[in-house]
Amino acid sequence: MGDAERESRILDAANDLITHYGYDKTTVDEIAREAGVSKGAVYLHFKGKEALFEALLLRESERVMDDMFARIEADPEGGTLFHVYGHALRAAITNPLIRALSTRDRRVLGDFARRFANMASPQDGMMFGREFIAHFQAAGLIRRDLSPETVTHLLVYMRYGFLMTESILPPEHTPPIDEIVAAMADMLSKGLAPDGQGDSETGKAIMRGYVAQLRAAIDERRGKLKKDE
Amino acid sequence: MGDAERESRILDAANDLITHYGYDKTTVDEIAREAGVSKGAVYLHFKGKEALFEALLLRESERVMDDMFARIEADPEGGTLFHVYGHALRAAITNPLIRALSTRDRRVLGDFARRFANMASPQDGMMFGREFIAHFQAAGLIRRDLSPETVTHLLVYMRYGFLMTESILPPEHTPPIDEIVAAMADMLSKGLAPDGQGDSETGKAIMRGYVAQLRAAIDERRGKLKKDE
DNA sequence: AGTTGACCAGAATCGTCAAACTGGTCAAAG
DNA sequence: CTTTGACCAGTTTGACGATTCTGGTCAACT
Repeated sequence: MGDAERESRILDAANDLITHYGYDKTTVDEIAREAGVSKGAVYLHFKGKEALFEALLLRESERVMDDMFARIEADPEGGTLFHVYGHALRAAITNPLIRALSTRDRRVLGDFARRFANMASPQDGMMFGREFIAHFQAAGLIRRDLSPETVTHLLVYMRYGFLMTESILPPEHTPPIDEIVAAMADMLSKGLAPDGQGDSETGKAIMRGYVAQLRAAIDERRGKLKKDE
Repeated sequence: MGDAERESRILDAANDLITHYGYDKTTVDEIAREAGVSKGAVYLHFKGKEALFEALLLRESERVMDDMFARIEADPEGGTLFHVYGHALRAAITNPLIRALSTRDRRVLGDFARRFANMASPQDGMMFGREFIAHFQAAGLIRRDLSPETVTHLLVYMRYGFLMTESILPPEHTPPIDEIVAAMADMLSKGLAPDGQGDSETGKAIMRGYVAQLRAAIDERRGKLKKDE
């Protein structure tokens, strides 16, 4: 078993246990056992429990980002902000840990919840923040008569509500995810896009730049994690 | 001091204390003192602490509803669903207790949080629920190609995010409430309204009916409260 | 008759302390 | 050189009784 594969197994185990029992109630011992290695081995790969968790968040963030990006590239109209938005939501809701992170679910994050009050995760902070929206506006993919801050707020509201669906609306009346996302994207494109919708390829180009930027941010954090070891 | 006025003072005191310290940490003794009456007097008006709180919720719900209704009637275009929606949000965010109720804020609701898992409040349950939306669709105020459930979800998402603003977005970048609500209403009207927007007066008529229905529901609950005494 | 506040039983809180557990280390085994 | 798991120090948990607090009542007072 290679080094990278073992690290990956440890992260898999941590992911399963933490999304199920929460950060606080998951012990390093359990993670090691679930991963089929000894506890010492865990400390060979990570500085400590916190660093392990952070590494896990980075990995899952990257996965969600890759997932989103793949969906965008595969979709002819994927570069429109509202398709971008839809693909981002689909990717995010699929990943339990990222969902917990985005909704600041204390049952999963435990003590870490406080840490995220200050430090926004790459996912959250950069994805639909002011700069991001301004960029899309400049490229003619969003109406320019709205301030970027306002657009950001609207998009974050919907994203938050969407990821909270299970908690706030009775599941028996919830339509399929695809139907909701489709309606959302459609509504947004009619409500926030300029006449003519803007050019999808331009949007894709922007997204490639952003994904690269996000990836760089993630790698930088990874580097810091390693250096602290 | 009349009987009704004293009851009102007790509710005022309870409102102040509970929105500030939360249900659990507010004692009947403090409520009585704040209201300038004895503890016994509180029990003359209400069966117990729970009944007092429920009465408070009913009063505040009714106030928010009245507020919303007044805004709608005063607005020439107030009958459009999206103006209705905007007025409902403005009214709701103004009232701390209703905001806490709508966001299921445990710090304020305390033990009561659980009770609302099953029993939806009139405000929440009826306001933008399936039936309500279906009604507006039938009246030609919302596109008919979307299922009422889907529309409900979209609206609830935005409402939830909007009422959570303070908790999820840094206040320094938050535009004025009016700007956000205006953008939201505009976006919704472009995205979810049929061509031609529909007739505002029709919407107002529907709203009058709904408000009457809500008021009846509130009065019924009030009656049950009194009966249990 | 209408109000009050002292009073009560049960619940929550505090303080304590021993047992169990947890993150982290490292000598020893492989 | 890599990996392990017994081990350690510090923390958390839980049981316990003492003490305070809280919702609710009711005899006494106005």
